Amino acid sequence: MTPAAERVLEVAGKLFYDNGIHAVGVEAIASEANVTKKTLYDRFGSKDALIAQYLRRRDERWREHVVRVVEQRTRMTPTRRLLLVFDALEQWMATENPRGCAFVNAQAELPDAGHPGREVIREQKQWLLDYLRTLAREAGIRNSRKLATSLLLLLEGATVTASLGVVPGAVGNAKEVAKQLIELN
Amino acid sequence: MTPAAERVLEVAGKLFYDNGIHAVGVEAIASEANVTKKTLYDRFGSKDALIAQYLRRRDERWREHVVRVVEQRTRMTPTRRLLLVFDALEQWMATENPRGCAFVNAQAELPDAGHPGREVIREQKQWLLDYLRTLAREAGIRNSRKLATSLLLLLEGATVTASLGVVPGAVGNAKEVAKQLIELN
DNA sequence: CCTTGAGTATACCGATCGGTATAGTCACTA
DNA sequence: TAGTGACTATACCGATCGGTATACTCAAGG
Repeated sequence: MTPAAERVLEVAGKLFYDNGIHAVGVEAIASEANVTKKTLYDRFGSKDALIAQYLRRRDERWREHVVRVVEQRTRMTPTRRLLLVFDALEQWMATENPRGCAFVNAQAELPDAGHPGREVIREQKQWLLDYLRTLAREAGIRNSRKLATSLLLLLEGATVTASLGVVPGAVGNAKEVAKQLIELN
Repeated sequence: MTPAAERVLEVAGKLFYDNGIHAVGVEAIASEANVTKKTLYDRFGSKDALIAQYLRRRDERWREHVVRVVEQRTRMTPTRRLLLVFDALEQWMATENPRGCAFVNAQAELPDAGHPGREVIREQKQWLLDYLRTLAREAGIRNSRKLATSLLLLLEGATVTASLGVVPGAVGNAKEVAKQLIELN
């Protein structure tokens, strides 16, 4: 990844997330990144490929964030570490995600199932589901598959409602519900 | 609402939802509705106003659908009627909502808080939250506010994950969790 | 030394964007 | 019968869209 490409990807990440994908032209991205359009196309090939890269990069940062928050507290009980995912989301929402899940937003703008970005979206959600299940298993949950799914529903629901401003303490609320679900097990 | 305007709104509803708002031009809408661009602008004034109307119309249909499903079974216990909202969503997803919540998708494309469509989005979510709370009260839930919020999280989470294809039986799963939450009360 | 890759600057392409202007048709109604 | 509102047809506007072409500079490396 060349320095110019790095700048392009960083700028694209900000503009795409803040304004929506279709609303941002490649001209604006190149200009903001102090790069010519030619360089942008030499590095990324097309806007669609750039979109996919944007999503991939964001997914990487999200995974690192979650894993960092959870893996940091190894002395906690596995059950509490499972709930840490909600704390990770709360931090993420405040700093990087005020406009909701970038992948859900991208899905709204990419109806074509063949778009290169769609695979990244699928992978992002699948990873989170798998991660939740792993944590659930470590916490001794009997039906880890079902609980992980339920937690995913809560996380996604909290993200949406929080970004819409309907439910102020959405993530905290979701965490409480999650705690109850785990105690039921 | 003139016949031409009606056609425009119907076509806009389909194209906006299926393809995303920014991806659809007024030219395409007018053409598909067998209407000239002039007529479209005479009736709606601007694309932004048309977007707001599209959302308003869809909100109306959604509310009618939910109320119809719930209000139909007056002989059910209030608790079971509360859970009927999940059945209403499941039907809605299968027939009208395969690409997820139109309002969440619109929010992704309308970052400007002053856009006329944004108010419609807020109203749609607020209505559902209020409706859930009313049903919860009728079901004798002690903290109806909190339960309604939790149910909203589950509904929104189920909508998102179902449309993304990550969790096949998302709405059914959400309903099960909802049932558990109600029983805890 | 000379090639290669990364970069700049600029101009261009056809297509489409949201929106407007002009002129005319038709049916209903005061 | 004269006017009004809904509509069609068509042409146009400046701006922007994603993407390409040409010509050039410059630093690094075999």
